[in-house]
Parts: sequence; C-alpha cells; structure tokens
Amino acid sequence: MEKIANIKAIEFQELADVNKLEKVSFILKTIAHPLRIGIIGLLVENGKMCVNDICEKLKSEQSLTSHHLSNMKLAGILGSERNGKNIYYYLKLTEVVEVIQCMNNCHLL
Amino acid sequence: MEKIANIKAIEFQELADVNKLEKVSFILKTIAHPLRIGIIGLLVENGKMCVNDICEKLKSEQSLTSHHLSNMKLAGILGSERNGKNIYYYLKLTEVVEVIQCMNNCHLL
DNA sequence: GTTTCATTTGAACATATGTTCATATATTTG
DNA sequence: CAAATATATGAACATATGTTCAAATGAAAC
Repeated sequence: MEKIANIKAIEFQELADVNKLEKVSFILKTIAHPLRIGIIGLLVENGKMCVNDICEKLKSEQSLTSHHLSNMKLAGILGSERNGKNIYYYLKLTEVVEVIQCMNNCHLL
Repeated sequence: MEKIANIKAIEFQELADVNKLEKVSFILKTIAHPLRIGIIGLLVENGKMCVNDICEKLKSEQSLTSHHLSNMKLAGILGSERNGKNIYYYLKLTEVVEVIQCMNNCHLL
C-alpha cells in the first residue's frame, strides 16, 4: 500500500468515523449558503434575534429570510420562541459551533 | 453576552476561519452522497482504481458511476489517467483526507 | 479494419433546492 | 374590533443535482 495525502492508506472504515462525517456533512450541507452563514454568524454573536433584525442586518428580504430560518429550524439547527409580536431565533444544534471550532483548530487545513 | 454551545459568543469572524469553512463546506458538499463516499473510500484504500473495478466493488451502474467520477474530477477532488483500455481514478485533493482526519481527531463531536 | 472492451457523453427526465410574490396569520395598539 | 406590525405560508417559478438510457469515443485484439 502506498501513501496517500501524507497518511498511510489504512482501511477507510478505520480512518473515517462515518457517524461524525455524516453529522458534519449534514450540518455543513445545511448551512452552506451565504445567507444562512450570515444568519448563523448573527446568532452566534447575539444569542437570539428576531426576523426583522436579521433582515435589517443582512439586508435580506423578509420572506426569503423566513424561509431559510424555517428550513434550518426544520433541520434542527435553529430553534425559535415568540415574544409578543416578535419571533426570536437561536442556535439550537450546538454541534454547529463545534464544527466551526473544530475546523479552526484543525492544523491540517 | 451569554454562552452559546459551551463557548463564549465571541465575534463570529474571529470564531470562524471563513476560508477553511468554505473549503470544508465545498469538499463535504461535493462528496456528501453515498456513492461518492463509497468511491472516496475505495480510492483511499487502493490508491488508484479503474471505473469498472469501482462499479463492481460498489455494485453501481457504470454510467452513473462515471458521471459521479467526472463531477468529482471537475470539482478538483479526483484526478484520472488512462492506461491502455482503462482509466484510473485517484484522490487528487489531499484536503479530502485531511478533512476526514480532522473530523476524527476532533474531540468536540 | 472490424470487433470487442472500457469508458464518456448527452439528452431526457426526476427530484431537490432557492427565490419571488401575494396572501394569510398572530399579536399588539388605538 | 379595526389598523398596524411581525412573521409565516403556499403557489409559481428558476436553478441545481441526481438518474437513466442510448449512442459515441478510444484503445486493444484479432
């Protein structure tokens, strides 16, 4: 067996924790969109934000933003709670931040 | 500022190396498909493989497999070289393996 | 040079995802 | 309860992605 990409080509099953890969893949697949990255960023910074504020900050359309928010909520990445007229969204899936951190700490990339 | 996902909610720009995120996101978005994962796995194990062998191992249709291979090649993830009748594919983007490794080493997930 | 084998290619189709627009719902305010 | 505000929803459309099939290419064998 030869070397591939600076690591020995061991069995893939040993190399890859398929569970983790699928988790990360799902997360990144879901948030890999400029508007969604923007939303995640705001929520990481501010904890909770209502739709209107998100739209203003990102200069994004209300309806489109709402669609993206509910998609990410459906995917389990965001949560929401109503407070009066406003609905506040927040990061629910903690792994999202962990993936971001993990990528940053990764010395390989 | 409150704690989110066990880390302090610092500025997102500091938290996230956007370059890395985009790289990883691109890679995982591209390979996040059962057949493609299978192909990557085979190539990590074996270094180089021709289309026919890949199809046999994965019990996948020849044409479909070929489409996926050429897509991944277009994306820069795979490379190929002809040897007689056969065309051999191999992992070209080393970051693919690095992402996999990085995920595994990541103690957060 | 015709046949065979390995692979690619492209058209057609199916499905998923993103976007826009107009309308609906829920809450507060007067 | 009517008006205003905040947000969601659904239909229509656009675009991207995955799949299938039939036909085309390119190299080797006869």
